[in-house]
Amino acid sequence: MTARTSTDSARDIPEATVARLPVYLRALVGLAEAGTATCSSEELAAAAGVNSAKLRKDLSHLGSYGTRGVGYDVEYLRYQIAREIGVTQDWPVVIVGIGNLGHALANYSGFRSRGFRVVALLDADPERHDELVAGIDVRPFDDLESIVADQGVAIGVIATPAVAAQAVADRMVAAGITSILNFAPTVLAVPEGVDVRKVDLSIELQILAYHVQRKAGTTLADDIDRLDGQLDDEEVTA
Amino acid sequence: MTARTSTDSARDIPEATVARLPVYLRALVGLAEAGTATCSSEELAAAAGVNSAKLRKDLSHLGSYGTRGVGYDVEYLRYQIAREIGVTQDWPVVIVGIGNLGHALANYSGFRSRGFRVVALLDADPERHDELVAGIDVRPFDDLESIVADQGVAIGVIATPAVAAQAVADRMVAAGITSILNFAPTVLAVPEGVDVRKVDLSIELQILAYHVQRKAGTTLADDIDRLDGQLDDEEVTA
DNA sequence: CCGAGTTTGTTCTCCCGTTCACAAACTCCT
DNA sequence: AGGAGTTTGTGAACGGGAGAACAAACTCGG
Repeated sequence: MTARTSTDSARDIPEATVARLPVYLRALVGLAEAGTATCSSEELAAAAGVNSAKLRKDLSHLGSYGTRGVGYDVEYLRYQIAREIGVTQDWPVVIVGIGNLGHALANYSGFRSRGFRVVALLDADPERHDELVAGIDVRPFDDLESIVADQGVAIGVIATPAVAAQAVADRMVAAGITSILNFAPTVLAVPEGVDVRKVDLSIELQILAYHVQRKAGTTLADDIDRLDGQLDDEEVTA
Repeated sequence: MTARTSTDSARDIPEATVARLPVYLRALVGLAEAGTATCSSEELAAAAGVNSAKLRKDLSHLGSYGTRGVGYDVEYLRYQIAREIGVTQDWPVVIVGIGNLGHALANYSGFRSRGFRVVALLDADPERHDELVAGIDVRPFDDLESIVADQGVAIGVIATPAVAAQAVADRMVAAGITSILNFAPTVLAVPEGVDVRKVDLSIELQILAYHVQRKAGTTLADDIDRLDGQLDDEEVTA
């Protein structure tokens, strides 16, 4: 085992690996609940839906937590990954925009069980204030700064309509939030050092649609579209 | 301009490009609504939040739709991208699992305006049947096969709890659905040729948490965790 | 018509991530 | 103790995508 100082734990883990660590963590929790004490890279990889070589290389970035000829101790590895991600204790999170999606997010039990605690629900609309959602009452958006400061919030979730998203992000950043999960269908501009992850439902569907179209081959509708396209083309370039 | 036959339009567009086309499409819609008739790759790239060289390379995979020295015609390019993705006409979509998230998805207006039409909401729980959500009544999950067959549905959305997701996916595939958008926190096993895209809220937050932890540097809590880790380590490997 | 300015499409190079393949290290059985 | 069987961790080859840089192609003013 390599001794780890407080500095070398900060060495760079590839972004692609970081994105998969939560998947491994969830697979390990599943194995632990099923009563499995030990697992091979092959088993864990199958549970996580990835290649076993990739899994081993990913884990090797964290350290040498397996035993050759044996495999990985499920509980031990689970803890090490949780520690590396930083979800051994809960992160406070604020959700802004309590529409349909905001409701769903507030009620999502997976947050609490996976390292996050929703400390506040905010909405600009006074109609929604003091409404109780998932046991938390909705407060004015203007309370953002005080909540962030009091609770040490670093992560914010934007579930507002697209037009409001940039303004919300600006206020979040000014209040001290450094990481944003954005559900609004907009590209957010944020200063250097602020992380934004975007979840866009329509885009996911559109990517699927492209592949459906590809798999289906050329359909009649496509042919008509293509003809239209060529006509347009001529009009424009002629 | 290269002439396009019906076969060469099926040539391979890199996956990374496919994932960005919907972003460009949305940016173009925004520009069109703002009354812009023409835009340069630099302007469009800024609106989409990407590098202009990357944008030009992406668009070059579709064909030569710009004019050197001028830029791109907004409406024309918008149509070409929509056609390439396949969202010039609406795709029928079924949503399974009408809990909090299912409600939010059913009510999401962005689907309709971006090439998708929710044709059915399904839930296994009889308590929910005939409830009206977003103007569509919730039907039994067992109606899946007939709906898929009647409406020619190729895309399914899974918004059920994790335990039900695999069974739902299996039924979807058997019914003829070839593309699945999965919101349940599970790895789905599907046959070759079926596309699955996964949206996992906890995982997105955990990725953010990792970066917050990195940015914050080593905290006291981390040190305690690390000590714990080393103790565990000794226990296990001793 | 011609030259200066602008913008696209493409080539080239570099880097990150994936996968293969194997040595190192461990267990178990004889 | 020793050899056969397993499984991890990693070096090396490979493929794809990102970005820089430039030639080709267009506009516009004189």
